[in-house]
Amino acid sequence: MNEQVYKMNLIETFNLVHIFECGQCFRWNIESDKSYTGVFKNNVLNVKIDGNQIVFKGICENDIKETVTEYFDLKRDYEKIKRDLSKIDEPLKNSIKYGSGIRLLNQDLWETIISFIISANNNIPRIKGIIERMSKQYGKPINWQNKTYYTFPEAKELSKASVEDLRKLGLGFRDQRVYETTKLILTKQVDLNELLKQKESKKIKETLLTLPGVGPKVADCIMLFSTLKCLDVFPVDVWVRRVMNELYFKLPEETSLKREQIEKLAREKYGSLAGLAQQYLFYWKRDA
DNA sequence: ACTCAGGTATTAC
DNA sequence: GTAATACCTGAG
Repeated sequence: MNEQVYKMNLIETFNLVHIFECGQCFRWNIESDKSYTGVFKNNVLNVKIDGNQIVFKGICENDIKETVTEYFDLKRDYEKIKRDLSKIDEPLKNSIKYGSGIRLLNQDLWETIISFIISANNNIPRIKGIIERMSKQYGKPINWQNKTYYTFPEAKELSKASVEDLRKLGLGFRDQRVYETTKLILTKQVDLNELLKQKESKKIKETLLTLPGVGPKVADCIMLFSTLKCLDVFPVDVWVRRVMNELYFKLPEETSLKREQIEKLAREKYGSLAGLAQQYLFYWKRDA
């Protein structure tokens, strides 16, 4: 496959650091020139800000313009979203200013499921390492600019790994969960294509929760960061718990509120855009 | 040696 | 139902 290039004018809501370091993805890495290179589907792409242009370059299975338009969620009006959310309150407004270039990627559903099962009680460097080793072992190679990259393995490819194989890759106690979930998806006991047709986020979540290793937080991340794009979910992790605690409950540090209380407040306050609000707050607080 | 990291599953009141 | 507890791993 040949290299393709696509350039577009830089827009306000597009910042590489904000997009790739906000915790939604694990396979994008910064280069010495501040550009980022990553693998998604059967594509290897480098994204670089060059003056007032965004330059997408790499090996792309289909038309690069269409591919990045979909993947980087370029058709959604983030300026309007930011305007609407900024009206809600001052802290949210500040967090939006801080993460002004965030966009939610449309990532492959299967890859997102496995990645976030691995993320449980884990840290980012280790999560990234595990996913790289998995891809190298079970994915397909793509060569570009004298380097070999590896696609994230499809369910069929990953199903070749035994629980023991997964443990060797460093999955730890998540090995069994990934193994079982892979089987359920491969045999279509959980049909991802059907799930993508489903409209109600409540039903989608119900189905995701049947997968081993998928609890409420991981389910929300999958719904927000994959092509499911349920913008109304509000993943509650340790950082968001902290931020909400401080901003709205004014309780002493590290007081544990129930997930339900936080979700309820988020629904009431942020409504159908709760997921975006979560990202701005998360990115703001975690960096602070 | 010991704590911690984008939680979940299991077991105990 | 709601509250503790165990759980791989490796970096600090």
